Amino acid sequence: MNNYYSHHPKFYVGIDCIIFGFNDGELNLLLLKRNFQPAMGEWSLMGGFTQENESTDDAAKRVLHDLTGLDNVYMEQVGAFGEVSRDPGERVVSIAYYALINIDEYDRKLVQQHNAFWVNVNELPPLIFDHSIMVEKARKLMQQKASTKPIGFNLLPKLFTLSQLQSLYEAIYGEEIDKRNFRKRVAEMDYIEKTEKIDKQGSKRGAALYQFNNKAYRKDPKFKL
Amino acid sequence: MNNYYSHHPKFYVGIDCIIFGFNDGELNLLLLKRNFQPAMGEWSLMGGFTQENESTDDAAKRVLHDLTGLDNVYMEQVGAFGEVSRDPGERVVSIAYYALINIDEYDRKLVQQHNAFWVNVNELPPLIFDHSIMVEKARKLMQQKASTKPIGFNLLPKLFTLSQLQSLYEAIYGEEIDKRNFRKRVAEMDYIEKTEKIDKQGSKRGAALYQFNNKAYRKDPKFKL
DNA sequence: TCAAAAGTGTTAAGTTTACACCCATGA
DNA sequence: TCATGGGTGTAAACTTAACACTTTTGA
Repeated sequence: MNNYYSHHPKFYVGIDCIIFGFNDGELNLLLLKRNFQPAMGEWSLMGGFTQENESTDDAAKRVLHDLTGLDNVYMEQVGAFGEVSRDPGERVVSIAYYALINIDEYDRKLVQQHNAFWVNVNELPPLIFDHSIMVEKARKLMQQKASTKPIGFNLLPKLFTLSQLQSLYEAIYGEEIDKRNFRKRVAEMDYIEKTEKIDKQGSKRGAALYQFNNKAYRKDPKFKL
Repeated sequence: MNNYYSHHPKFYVGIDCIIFGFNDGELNLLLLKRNFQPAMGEWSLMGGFTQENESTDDAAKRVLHDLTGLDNVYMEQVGAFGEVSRDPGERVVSIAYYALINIDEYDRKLVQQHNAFWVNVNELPPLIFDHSIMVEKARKLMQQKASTKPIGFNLLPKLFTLSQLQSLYEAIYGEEIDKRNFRKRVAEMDYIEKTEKIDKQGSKRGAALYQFNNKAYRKDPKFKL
């Protein structure tokens, strides 16, 4: 074993997760009201530390799994946060990831144990350390990605109505979308497939349920949604 | 001092720099033909390690300065690279940054000492570890950024001709641009200012020299270039 | 019967693309 | 005088944005 690097210092490599969920027309984040030290009682992202035997991507998956019980979740790295005193207790270089989860599927017991709550992205409390900066960067990145890749479907159930899809994108972009223009665009995307099923919850009349067909998408040279 | 984290492992936090330069219509990277261990003799990015007293952003600036002698350079973080065996010798979590430098201004002696060379981005040799992946990600990110923010000017001298500007963007996007459409767009951007000066190097006739006015830009609600 | 969400096309405005010739100059 | 890069405008194609009414049905 060489030791070319041994005169350099080592650091904790933290992981912080910005967990997006969508419910009732609102984009939410899953945040901890910390019932542990440090910064007990304050709001923060779910976090953890990279271990010897795992990549940082795997660490992020583990941290997400520990809170939600979920695997195979869509995650993207937001970036590394390396200010010297970002964590006032110890030097920690943290890597932030965002995750898009289907709000129907997570493990509610685990979330309760961690004292975690869904909070509307437009009504976030102050967060510890640089977590608010991480959230801002994650939102921009996710918004950007959602405008060119079909990642939004990760936030919806397998079957969804066009109204749900529209209100999701309105929440992501933070602006209203014209219903007819929206539906016209969706109609051109043959990887968004109308099913025979009808949703009766959302309205008296009932709305057609659609599904995202990932195979059909991959062949498509265009993007958007 | 608390020790909430003390049961977690620590890691080297590496820094790797993707250094872009533009010369004679070509987009180039400044790469090391390594004259030191590990991986002596192979090609790599310029790198270093985060120290106790510096943020990762500062470490990146230092690493860039050590090679080029330059300060106040445009840099952006590309992301963290945390695969367990990405460096086969030791566990290193590395953070990649890209930099845009004016190819006229760097310190040639320092570059020579480091055995570094400008290599066309389209003719890159194999690089050590995951450096080729870093480069790919940096190129995409830079291209993306260049399409919405006026970062390209960092790669040009203060005064430049429209032909230079066009060939720069052709190199960044990897595709040809129509001359008349390009100039029409530039004419609409009042933060790209025509000067009285004339360049006589590039052509017999001479071409008007332009400059980027950053103050004019900041007021402008539009973007592009 | 009425409130509430579902569903449906057309036109105008704006943006993007394609395209060809004359100009000035140094060699 | 001619080869080289500098400089210039218009029309067609395409994309985006604006806009209002009818349908269904459960309460």
